Amino acid sequence: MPALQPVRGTRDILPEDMRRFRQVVDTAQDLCARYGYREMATPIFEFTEVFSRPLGETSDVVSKEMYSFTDRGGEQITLRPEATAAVARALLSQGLAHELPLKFFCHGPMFRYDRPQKGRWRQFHQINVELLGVADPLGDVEIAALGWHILEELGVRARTTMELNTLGDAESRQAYRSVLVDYFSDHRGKLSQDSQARLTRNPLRILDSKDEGDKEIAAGAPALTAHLNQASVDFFAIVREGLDALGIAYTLNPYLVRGLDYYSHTIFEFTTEDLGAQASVLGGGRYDGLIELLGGPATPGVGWAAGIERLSMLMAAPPPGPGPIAVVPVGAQAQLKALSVTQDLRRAGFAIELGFSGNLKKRMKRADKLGARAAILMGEDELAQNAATVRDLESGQQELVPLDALCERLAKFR
RNA sequence: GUGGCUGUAGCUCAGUUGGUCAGAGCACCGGUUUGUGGUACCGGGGGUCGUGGGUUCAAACCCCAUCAGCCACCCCA
Repeated sequence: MPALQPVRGTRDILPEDMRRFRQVVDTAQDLCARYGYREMATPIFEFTEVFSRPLGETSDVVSKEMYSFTDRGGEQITLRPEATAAVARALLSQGLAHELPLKFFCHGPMFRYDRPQKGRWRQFHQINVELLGVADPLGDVEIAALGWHILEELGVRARTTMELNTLGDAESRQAYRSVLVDYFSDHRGKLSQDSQARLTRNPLRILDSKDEGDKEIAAGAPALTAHLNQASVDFFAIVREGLDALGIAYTLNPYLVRGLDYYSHTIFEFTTEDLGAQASVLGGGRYDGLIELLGGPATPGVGWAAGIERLSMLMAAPPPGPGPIAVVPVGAQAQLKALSVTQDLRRAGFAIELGFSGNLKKRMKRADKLGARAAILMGEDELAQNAATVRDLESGQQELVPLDALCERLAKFR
C-alpha cells in the first residue's frame, strides 16, 4: 500500500456528495416504476466470458479495460465493466427467457481500467434500464423516452443533446462494414495511427475520429444510410416517428457509433459540453444479438446506461432535509431520562440527536451546527415536574412542556 | 497506453533571485458566558512543504525518479 489514499480512479463519496448520488438513483427508481421497469441486481463480478463474448474481444473494454483476476478456485473472474451483459446472463441463468417481455432497472458500481480524468473513474456508478423480448421499434421509443424523462426530472436535460443514429440490422451492418473497410483501406496510409488500428478493430469508429486528416477522409466515405436494407430503414422511421410524437428532440448523427459489438439498429447518446472530454451522460441502444452471443435463444433487447457521477456533476444539489431535534440533558441525573425520551421520540418518527458528552453549552453548539430546529432541555427543574423545556432554535423562544405532551408539541418541527 | 500542467495545514491558497519561509483565511478546539446555540472578542492544536533520491555550506524553492490529481488523445457512463 503506497499511502493512505484511495486506489487510483476510485473515491470516497461523503454525505454531502451522496445527496446528489441518492437523488439520481431515487429519481430513476421512481420513474422506472412508472414505466413498469422493476429493480433487480446482478453480482458485481462474473465469469470473464460473460463480458468478453458479447462485448467483442477487440472492443476497448475487453482488450484493455477489464479488471480481471483468477480466483482461488482458478476461475477467471471480471469486475463488471457494464451491466447489460450481466443482466442478459441473469435472464438465461434464471430461465426468464420464457417470461418475456421483461423490463428491468438496476444501478451500482462498474469497473474499467481507464486513465482517470474529470468525469471518468475506474470505479464509477451507473443506472441501467433494459427492455428484453421486445422487437418492436416502439420499445426503442419507450426506452429513449424514459431516459429523456429522467434527465428532465433531474433538471439536466436542457444541458444535453440527444444524438441518434441507426446501425441497421445485422445484415445491413455487415454489408456496410465491408464497404467501409474497402474504402478506408484505399486511404490507409493517410489515416492516423489510431484509425489504422481501428480499421481492423472497429472500422465504424473511424467515422467518429477527432483527427483532422481522418475527418477529411471520413467525409468522403460511403454513407450507412445507402446500405441499410428496407427493413432497417422502416424500423428507424418508426423510431423517429415515435420520438417526434412525444416531442423528444434529437440530432441525427450518422457518425455516432458505439464501442460494443452487440449493438444494432437504434443507438443514441445524450451528450453535454459541460464535462470536458467526457461528453456522454447517458447512452444505449438496441442489442438484438446479445443474448444469442451468450448462448441463449435469439432475443431482442434495448436499453441504456447513465453515469451517476456525471449526472451528479451536472445537477444542482437537492435541498437539505429538515434538521433534527436535539435532546439536551443538563447534569448527570438527567442522562438516563433523556436517553429514554430520545428513544420514545425516535419511535414516534422524529429525527433526534442526543449528544454523547459535553456540558449544556457544548451540546447547544453541537445542536446548532447540526442544523437542529429545536432543542429539548432536561435538567433537575424539568425532571421534578416530569416535563422538558422545548426551545425553538430559530426564534429563541422556549416553554416548559409536560413529557406526555411532547410529541404533540413537537409536531411542527417534524 | 501516449503527451502536457500541477502537488505547501481538513479546505482555498501566500511563500520574492535556494539563506528565520513554514504562513494567511476558512474550518476545528478552548475561553469570555460553571442551565442555553447562532454574532463578537481572545487564545490554541494541526504540516518531516506528495514520496524517495541527488546537487549545495544551505532546498518548499534546482535536478532525477515515483505516486496522485487535472487537461488532452484514446474510450466511454
